[in-house]
Amino acid sequence: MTNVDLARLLGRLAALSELAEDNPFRVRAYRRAARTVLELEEQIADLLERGVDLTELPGIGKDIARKLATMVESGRLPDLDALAETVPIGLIEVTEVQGVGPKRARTLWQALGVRDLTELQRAAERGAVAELDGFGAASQAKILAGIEAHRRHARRLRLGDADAVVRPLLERLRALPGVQRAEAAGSYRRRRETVGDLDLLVVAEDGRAVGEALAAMTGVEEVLGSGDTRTSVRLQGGLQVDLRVVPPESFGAAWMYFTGSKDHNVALRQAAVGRGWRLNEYGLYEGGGRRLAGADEREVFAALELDWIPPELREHRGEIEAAREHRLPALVAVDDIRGDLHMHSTWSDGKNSVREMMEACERRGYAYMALTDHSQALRMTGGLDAEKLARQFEELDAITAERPGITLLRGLEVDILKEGELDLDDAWLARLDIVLVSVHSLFDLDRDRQTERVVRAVSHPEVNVLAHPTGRLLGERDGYDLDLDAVFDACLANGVAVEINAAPERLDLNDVHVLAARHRGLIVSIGTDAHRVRQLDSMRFGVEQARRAWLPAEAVLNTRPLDEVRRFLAKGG
DNA sequence: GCCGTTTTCGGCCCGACTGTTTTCAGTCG
Repeated sequence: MTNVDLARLLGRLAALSELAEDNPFRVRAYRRAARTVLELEEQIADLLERGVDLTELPGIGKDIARKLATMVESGRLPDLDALAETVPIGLIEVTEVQGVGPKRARTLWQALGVRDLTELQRAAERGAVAELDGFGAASQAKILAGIEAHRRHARRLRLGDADAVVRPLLERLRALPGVQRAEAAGSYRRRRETVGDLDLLVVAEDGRAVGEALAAMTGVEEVLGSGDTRTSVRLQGGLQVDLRVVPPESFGAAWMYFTGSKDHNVALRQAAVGRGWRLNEYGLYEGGGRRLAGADEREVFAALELDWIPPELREHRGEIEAAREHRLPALVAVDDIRGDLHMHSTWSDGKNSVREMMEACERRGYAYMALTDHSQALRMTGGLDAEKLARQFEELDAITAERPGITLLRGLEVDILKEGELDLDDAWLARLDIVLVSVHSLFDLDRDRQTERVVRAVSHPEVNVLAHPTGRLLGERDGYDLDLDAVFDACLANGVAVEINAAPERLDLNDVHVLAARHRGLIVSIGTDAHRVRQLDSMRFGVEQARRAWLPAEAVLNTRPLDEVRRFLAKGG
């Protein structure tokens, strides 16, 4: 069982326990443990094999450690199976409907016999829900709409897609009369790879007016609720937007509060409580009620004797301790990037010529770039064989002479073939300045064979970067089954960098994997995999994920000057 | 169920909105 599987089972145990009206603090403990497991760099199964004591992990005590061991051994969680005998497992999805929590789900089950989403829908459609105590016609209608929404919009939005929504929305809010400031918060501000809903924060006197203005904007499909300080709407396409309006003196505290993460906030509050203070979205207050800070984030952090924490780090992964001890890393920034090491041109499946790509990179202020078209195995992309590569080299000779402002590294994204062989002969590999390798076929090999295949590929002496190492496509396809630890070890042993593929549909490696790679001492290369000029701008998505993994600039290959990059590519360190 | 230079027992974050209620529980973030 992978950590994802283990976390899912613990989450279900939490949900069912809650429905069974178990001790709420136990429920919370299960949820916390699930989160710990999900965010762990190493697999629980591996830790157990090495004899590591799981109770060392935050939120995991003797009981949950035992449950984890059982799950790894047997693939089952007996407590969950036992609970499922008494509470229908389908009630979990009932609680996922907007406006239905554990209490109401339990009522629906006990009074109407509702056991899953479909039965809830039937009960609501025949009017039975409205008859229940504590429910009414409005609740019933809301539940029906909620079921519909749940079915349509269960998926989270990719960060790149969210950007396209957020920017114009913020501009329109800023243009409203009385709006002094409008910012995005939530997971969007923390730059998580996907966004479940959108939190916007506005400074204005008249909150109701701003909320009404939002509700009236084009693109708003439904108003979910509105009040003096809060308005929630659902946009066409399904994204839920929660708008909060605060006075200026509370802006910093509110921005922190609504940026989260939830666990980060809880830890911050506890830091305040430890001093006998109180922290909420309006400010930081002394026991007597005197306000200590609130208008500005830095002021609130400072009052708690903490350095300001970049939003990407606010995931309760040790950032508060680091901020207290002044050892937060100086995170890599887009401006640190000196070149893009993964892109395509019309020589394979790119849409722009080499010349256009070079001009575009020069405009972005890069000192160097790597042209990495596909190799021949990818027929549909027009991948290059040795003969075509020879012709490309001739063109590159001419073009590079024209553009002395930027250095073009001659590269190829070489396909990893069935048994880990490379899709280009050694003589030609040696002539390339940079060799990326990646998997584009046989995604379904079993874990051992897939791992062996990739390990063999990165062990070839001419290989420099493992591109999109897991092959996942966000919201579409899981990565191939791979023992990443073994792959990382092989990369480290062979002087190979691992890529953060910055294409917003990939973001591969993800933040957690990068953290693991970095702790091993691996070098990370952030590449856009651009197939057209515009996609070169995806670099920032890759940088953001690197920041979420605590990376400083020096951990990223393409922040280095060209001579150092060349030395790395020559495997000289 | 977890956790502890405040504690090994007794805590565990907190405010807004909704719909139903006629004073508040449930839900959400």
